[in-house]
Amino acid sequence: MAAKRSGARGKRPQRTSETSEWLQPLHEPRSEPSLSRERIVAAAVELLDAQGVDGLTMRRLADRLGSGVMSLYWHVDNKEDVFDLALDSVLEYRGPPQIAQDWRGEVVHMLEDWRASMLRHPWSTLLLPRRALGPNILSRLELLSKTLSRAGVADADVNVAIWSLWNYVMGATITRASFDLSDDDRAAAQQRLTRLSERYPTIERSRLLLDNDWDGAFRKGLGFLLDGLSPR
Amino acid sequence: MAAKRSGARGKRPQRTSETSEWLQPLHEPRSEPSLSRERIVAAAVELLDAQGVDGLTMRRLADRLGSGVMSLYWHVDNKEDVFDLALDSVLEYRGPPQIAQDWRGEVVHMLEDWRASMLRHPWSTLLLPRRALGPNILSRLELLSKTLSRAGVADADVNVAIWSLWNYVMGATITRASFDLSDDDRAAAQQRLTRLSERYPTIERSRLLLDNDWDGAFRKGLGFLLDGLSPR
DNA sequence: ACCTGAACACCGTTCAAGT
DNA sequence: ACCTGAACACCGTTCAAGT
Repeated sequence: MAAKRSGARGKRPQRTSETSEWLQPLHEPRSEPSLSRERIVAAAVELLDAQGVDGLTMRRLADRLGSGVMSLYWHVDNKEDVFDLALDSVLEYRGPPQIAQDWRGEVVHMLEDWRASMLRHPWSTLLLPRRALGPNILSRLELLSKTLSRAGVADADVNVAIWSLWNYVMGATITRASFDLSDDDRAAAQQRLTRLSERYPTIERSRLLLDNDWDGAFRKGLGFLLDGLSPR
Repeated sequence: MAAKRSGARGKRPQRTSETSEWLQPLHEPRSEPSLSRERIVAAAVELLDAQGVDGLTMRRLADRLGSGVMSLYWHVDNKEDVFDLALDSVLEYRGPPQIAQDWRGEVVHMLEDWRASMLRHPWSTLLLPRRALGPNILSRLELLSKTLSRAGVADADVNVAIWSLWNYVMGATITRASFDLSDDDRAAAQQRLTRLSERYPTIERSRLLLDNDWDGAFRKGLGFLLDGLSPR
């Protein structure tokens, strides 16, 4: 997850992605929505949900919006930009469910929600390693940071704590999504490992690749990490 | 990391990637190496090192090997196959440095080597979420599994332990690689976050995105995790 | 058994132009 | 300010054919 090609958009419309949500054009509500950054991103997410990462094409995206391909480029820098926006748009956080939780419960909720948001859109786990940090991701990091500080984690340790949690959650989410095989693939994977069992006896015996309790494993490992990170 | 499109190769040469390393054609050492699976993979890794993921093209790969594009397809199923093979080829493990370490030292060595191997070829971190589990990855998992068992981790807990470690290491490696910005990008990222400091005061103040001690943070977080996973 | 070129059905993006 | 079509320089892969 990176700040590659950071915020400054190169081209015409100087409304950056950070401000566009606030400054709606209140004048002249055009009858037909026409093209807009928001519509493009929404259509991109739909397309990604339906067809996966390789299914997103500028031409297909334009088709879905009923516009010419090149019209998109007025609102968006290029395809990379579309990916950045689609990824971040899927990561909005609505906040913890109720007031007054212990900090640990809050953190667990935030991270489980993070994982769940991405698993709802499996393509997001493929995009993550290449994309910039959008406002929604930064907000989540900000909130996490605040929660840990308030919990009493020393300033010097907060960054290590955040990155440890981030690493764990992202690794778990990416792995989970890529193991979400169709039944066919699942069977093939098992068969393959059995065929190779002389070479990999231990993981074959433990059925490592067939272990299904992803949610439980996620929670357990997260628990270990939080034990280590907790202020003494 | 997935077993998507698992082992069984669809096409002609029935030497699968699992056996090809052992059965070398000892007869008739052809003068000019001609094309081979191994040469193709080696060239692919070179190309990926030089040009990144988007730089790998079947046409460019053929050029580099001095062959026609379609010749590659005799040895390789398709581009996906090339990616699978390139990723796994970079993940060979030579084993721990000396005999007689404690199990924890062994595990730390294995996981730091894993991370280092991938960071030597940053494109591998982009490939990881989409690719199948090759023999080298499976060997590493096998060894890790054996080490943990020998250390006394209960059978019922080994899988959770492995996946927790895997998740952490993969998340850390992917994140590390994608934050390995050029100096320009780094400056731009800092500037951007400062510009937005009203919105993200906590992570701006802690300089989360500029924290440079990746290796230290990795080791620290790994320590926490191992504390949690250690047999009581 | 291994290699090849032509051809097909796509891509993302530049550019010059329209309104 | 916003949208467009034609054109360019690419892609991966099928196929029918060569040796």
